[in-house]
Amino acid sequence: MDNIFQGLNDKQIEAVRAIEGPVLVISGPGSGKTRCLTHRVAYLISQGIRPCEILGITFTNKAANEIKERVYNLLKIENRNLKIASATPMLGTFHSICLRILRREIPVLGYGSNFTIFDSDDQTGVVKRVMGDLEIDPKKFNPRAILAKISRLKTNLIFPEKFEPDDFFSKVVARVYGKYQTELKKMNGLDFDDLIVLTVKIFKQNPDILEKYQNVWKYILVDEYQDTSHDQYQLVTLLAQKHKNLFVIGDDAQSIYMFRDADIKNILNFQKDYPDAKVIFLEQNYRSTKNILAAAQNVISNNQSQVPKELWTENDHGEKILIREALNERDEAGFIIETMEDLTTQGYKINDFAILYRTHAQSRAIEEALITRGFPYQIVGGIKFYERREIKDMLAYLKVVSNPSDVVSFERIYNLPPRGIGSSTFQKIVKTEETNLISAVAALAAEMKGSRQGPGLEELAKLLKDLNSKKSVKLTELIKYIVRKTNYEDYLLNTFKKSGVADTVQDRIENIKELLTVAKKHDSLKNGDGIAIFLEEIALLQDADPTPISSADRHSEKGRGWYGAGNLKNINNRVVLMTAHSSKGLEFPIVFIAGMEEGLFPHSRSLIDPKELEEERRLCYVAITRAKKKLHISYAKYRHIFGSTEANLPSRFIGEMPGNVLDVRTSMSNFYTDDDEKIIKY
DNA sequence: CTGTCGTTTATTTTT
DNA sequence: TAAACGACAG
Repeated sequence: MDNIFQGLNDKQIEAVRAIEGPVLVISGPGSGKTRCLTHRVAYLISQGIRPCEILGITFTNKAANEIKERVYNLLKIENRNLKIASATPMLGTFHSICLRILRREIPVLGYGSNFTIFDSDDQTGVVKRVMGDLEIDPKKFNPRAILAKISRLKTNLIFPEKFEPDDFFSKVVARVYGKYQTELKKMNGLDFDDLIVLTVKIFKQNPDILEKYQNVWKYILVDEYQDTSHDQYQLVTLLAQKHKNLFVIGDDAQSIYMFRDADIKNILNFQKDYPDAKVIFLEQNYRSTKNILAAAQNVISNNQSQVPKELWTENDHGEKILIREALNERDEAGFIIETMEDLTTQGYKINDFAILYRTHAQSRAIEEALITRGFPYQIVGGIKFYERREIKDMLAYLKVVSNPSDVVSFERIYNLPPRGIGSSTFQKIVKTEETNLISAVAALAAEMKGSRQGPGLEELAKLLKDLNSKKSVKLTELIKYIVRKTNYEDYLLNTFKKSGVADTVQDRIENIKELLTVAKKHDSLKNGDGIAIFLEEIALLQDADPTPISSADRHSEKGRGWYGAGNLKNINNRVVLMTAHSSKGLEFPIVFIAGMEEGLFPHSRSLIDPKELEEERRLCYVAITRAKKKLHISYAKYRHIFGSTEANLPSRFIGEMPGNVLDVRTSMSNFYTDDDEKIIKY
């Protein structure tokens, strides 16, 4: 028992012990938020609450896994006899928890329990097809914009029948939205939003079902509450309604996903929702030096709307923050690497460094410099493993096998590799499917019987039939079979041999091997269960990572490759590069923030709207507070952007840091080249 | 149906 | 800059 409170400060202990009733914890960066959460779960269990009565909700799988692991560690210390397997708390993401509920309850909405999850590419595919059917010109109305609006409506629980469009664009959206939703349902597919929204819908329409879950989860914890959207807020509210043992933790100052519909009001209004809520502030920072913390506070104090709080730390003042003006992005990269080399001789290790930037595009110049200098690095984020073409191709085949109604996946594979089937034939198949209410695969078979067809169609039908009959073989065998039967490697060779710019064919084959490694876990499952579970896992695990490759490895290959979204556990002896967004929740001894320019950070698109500007400032706050020991901020006077060179002023955020933590150096390093000289003369 | 060529358009993104 | 998409000729 004593162990549970060991190493916690008074406020943290208060938060851990407040078992009954609603609790709001505002936790500043580096104030031990995860610690607080995990100790609370352990404490609940030590007080005799059954683990299965506890529901912990996070936003990322990473966070969920970390909490899980740490809770188990604590519990082992607390109670060696606890049989964890027999009773574990439910810890997961919003999406994974809803998925579980839906697998059981979704039939009340008329969907089948074996629904598949559509990722954003799939969604765009559906929207485009719907727009085609409705004869809406995709040039006049950007499908992605329409999809974004649909997603926004869904998140706010505005269903197609309830949506009252007021302007011209909304009227178009309304038409697409309704049909989009019907199409999804016809394919027995749910998009990411549906996972949450439909769960809420079921709960609202079926009080008995809701009550069942209310009685299961009597103690609810929500992490990163400032990032919840309206539907997530509704879900939490409904579940907590009966027992009101709701513990939410977050930091309004770190809300950076407003653009994705996170609603900061959820955390700001918590006390209005629950007037008897206990409110606890975690203001002691254990992470950063006084200088770093002061800079962060000064920047964020320029925001109008925020919960007032006073962060403090017992840590040293540390060194002053270094601000560096570079000539251009190459010079900036040179400065970063020069500094890192310098710090390495002072005993810092390569994995002590993180380079943060506002946009992915900025990684390029830095990567090039890192490669030249032989610095191993890893980019976190970017294109995700499961969004890669070759992976999506394989998954599309599996999806068609698993759900023959999945027209979107069928669309991807019907002519892949090219087998002489064109879009008109595809359209015909879809028509047959729609009029006869049969699956795409069945429609294909019907199409065959019709008029004389090319050999391609027959080949495809045979392939799908083959695959279907192999449903119950080991998953890895099935994938290998697909690769073999489609001559996929030849296809890759034919398609990519000339473009040296994209991933090499070898890379892509490696990626498929990586996929096989992941699939292997499910080999033991029988009767095609492996496919469904595998696809589900992938749908909810968008950030999975192939084996990281160092820049040294990469150096030997030509062209730009792509280096996997990050599983930070795998990072050793690498500098990590990532966007400020991806850095949330992480910490590093040395942090570089590159591209601190007006128009880039804050981003030009945010300058018109004060709300968006405040979000940029919070993002800057997040970036600054990642640093433990040293922070380096740089900006470039000139930057190549979309092909042309632009001159930018230093970011206003730099001006918002007080003079006493700054140490500005403006001398140019010796990294600029002839090209740069030309720019100087300009 | 397929490949090529010009046009267009560029944030951030836990799932 | 470069990648993604649509138009069009073969």
